[in-house]
Amino acid sequence: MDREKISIYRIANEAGVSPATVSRVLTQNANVSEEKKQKVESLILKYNFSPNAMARGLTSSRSRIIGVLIPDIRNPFYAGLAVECERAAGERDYSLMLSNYMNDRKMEEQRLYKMVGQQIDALIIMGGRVDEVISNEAYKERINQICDTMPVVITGKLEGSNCYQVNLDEMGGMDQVMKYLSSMGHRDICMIGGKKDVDSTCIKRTRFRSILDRLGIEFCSDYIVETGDYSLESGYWAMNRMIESRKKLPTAVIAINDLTALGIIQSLREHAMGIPEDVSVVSFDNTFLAGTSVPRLTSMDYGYEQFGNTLIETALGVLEGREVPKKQIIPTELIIRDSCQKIT
Amino acid sequence: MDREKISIYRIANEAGVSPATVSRVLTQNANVSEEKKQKVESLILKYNFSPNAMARGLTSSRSRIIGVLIPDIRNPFYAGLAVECERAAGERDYSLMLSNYMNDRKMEEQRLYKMVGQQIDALIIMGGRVDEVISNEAYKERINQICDTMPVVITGKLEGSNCYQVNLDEMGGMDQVMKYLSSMGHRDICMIGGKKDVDSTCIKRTRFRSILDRLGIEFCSDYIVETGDYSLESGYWAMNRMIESRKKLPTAVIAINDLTALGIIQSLREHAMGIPEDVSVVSFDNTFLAGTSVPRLTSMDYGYEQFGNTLIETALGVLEGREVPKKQIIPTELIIRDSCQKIT
DNA sequence: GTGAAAGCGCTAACAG
DNA sequence: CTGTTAGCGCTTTCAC
Repeated sequence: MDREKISIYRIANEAGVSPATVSRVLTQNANVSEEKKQKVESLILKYNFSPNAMARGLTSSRSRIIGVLIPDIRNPFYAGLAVECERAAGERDYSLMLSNYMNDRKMEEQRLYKMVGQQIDALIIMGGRVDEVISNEAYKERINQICDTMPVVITGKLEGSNCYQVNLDEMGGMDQVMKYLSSMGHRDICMIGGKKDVDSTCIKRTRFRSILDRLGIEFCSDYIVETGDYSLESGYWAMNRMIESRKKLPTAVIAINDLTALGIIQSLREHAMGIPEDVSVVSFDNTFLAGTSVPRLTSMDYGYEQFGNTLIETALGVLEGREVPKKQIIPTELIIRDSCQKIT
Repeated sequence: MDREKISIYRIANEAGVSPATVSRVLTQNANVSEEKKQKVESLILKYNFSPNAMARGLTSSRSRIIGVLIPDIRNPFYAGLAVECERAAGERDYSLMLSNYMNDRKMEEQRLYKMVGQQIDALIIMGGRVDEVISNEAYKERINQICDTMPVVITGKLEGSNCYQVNLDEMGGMDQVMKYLSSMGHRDICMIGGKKDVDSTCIKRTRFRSILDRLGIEFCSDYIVETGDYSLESGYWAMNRMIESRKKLPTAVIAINDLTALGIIQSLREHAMGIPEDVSVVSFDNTFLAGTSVPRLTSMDYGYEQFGNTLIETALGVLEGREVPKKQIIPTELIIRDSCQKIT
């Protein structure tokens, strides 16, 4: 555990050159005679030497690492998105440092500062506090301080902050869902899942109501079911409650995400209801789950590749001083599978 | 992007104390008078100062970060395990730095060195090259060099390396599966999925064959289907091929993991076969998918909490100089759900 | 081209 | 208790 650490000094010594020269061949941004270069490189290979990133970072060069703060990596939505970011970053020779905060506020901030201290070059924050309907002022202040130091890209809003936003087109998505559903004759539509102070959810719900309005369907508060989270279980229990309490079930259910949809389907099935014969189900996210469930889920796709690219491009764009729009929108597309049916 | 950086010097200056004193209140491992402490802390709060981890790491103190190398975070097995590690680490005030290498050899090593350079305190490597049947000598050498620097814990083997191993009880798991299946009268059992040079897969297969032997069932090479990976698609295509080519289908299928099992089920269903009426399916990993598929999957659980704990405990144990076993085994438990049936 | 030397921000002796 | 003083390993002027 404590063999003599090798440093550029050791290498320099053995190669009979100065540490500066070793540094030069390492960074490749200065000319070194071919002869010395060879010698140094062979030593580097021999010891499998990799320069201490801490020391490097200290001299305030770049770490070529982008930090990504993720609410819950077990959610296929985030896992998939993280992988797309990884790919996009890799193409530009950047690595990602993933940090999971388990949807916990305290942990979120703790991880955030840990990463910031780690000398990441840019920060991407997914979900969480940057996606709250009412932005916390003190939190915003703290984030803005970080914005002074490095590019911060968020998938939510955070009113009045200096972050760059890359948002999903929630409204457009809801429009497509409702258009699809109503084209099939559904008028008794309900929305299940989510937390009311999450901005993306709030937008969906508001849009949902206004479309209902436009369609001349009277809004009934039972149409929107707040579950407080985005899990499979929450969908399951919400649907159970609905079946057990309501006289008339909706003909279509919009799930806040695939996970919740799976729970809804499970509940429906246990109550001997057919999907889509008795109830149609649509959801958001189009994770791999949507294609593998029974029936396969009609779900809203987000163009993850573009999403990942945009997130990374934005971060690096700001970093490199390019002009980058403060807010960008990722389009959505409804992927139609087998979970919806025309009203007969 | 470049407001004057605050450092302990700035804080020290404004507080009228020395940088060392600021450092002392930061690290909390020396006594400071209440008065100065107050002053410093208020400044820290005011500037929302967080010490530069690079500089800290340079002084060779600990970063309290454990690096985790993951093959594919989209696989719920790894996502779940990562979260358990995160929890275990959090309890000891450590953070995780997750790095995904997309099952790519080159990326795996690149990420590895990136993390090592990042001054992580310990390294956990999941799957990948440390889980190859035939360990690559050069790779082993390089890993051993890292072992000299920090604790390295792996979930595979890597013959002759100085890594600490935490392995799943593959053999015990296979025993349970086969005992269960044969107790239900199955004798025509097939194993689908995986890659032959992955050690954990190899162990399962070998055990499978030897149990077949013991049960007096003649081994036929069709009983083991190599797909080369662990994806849903691979299970789907393998089952398709089997159905379309074989006269007699096995009565039971063992899938290498839940994902592959889902693919198998999908194929079976498309061919109008009932599960478990026509074919029983068992799998390994018991991810959340097992509980939500239709039918719900009987799957091998690994005690993820214990797995995560052991991984972290081992890393920190070595780090703190405690005596730690070189190799530990995580027990398995078959979770029985609805995907298997007695032979009638 | 190349070496010497000055930091980067922090911690850890070492004196007081 | 607290300030002073060395570094940690690397990059980067600045001379030569």
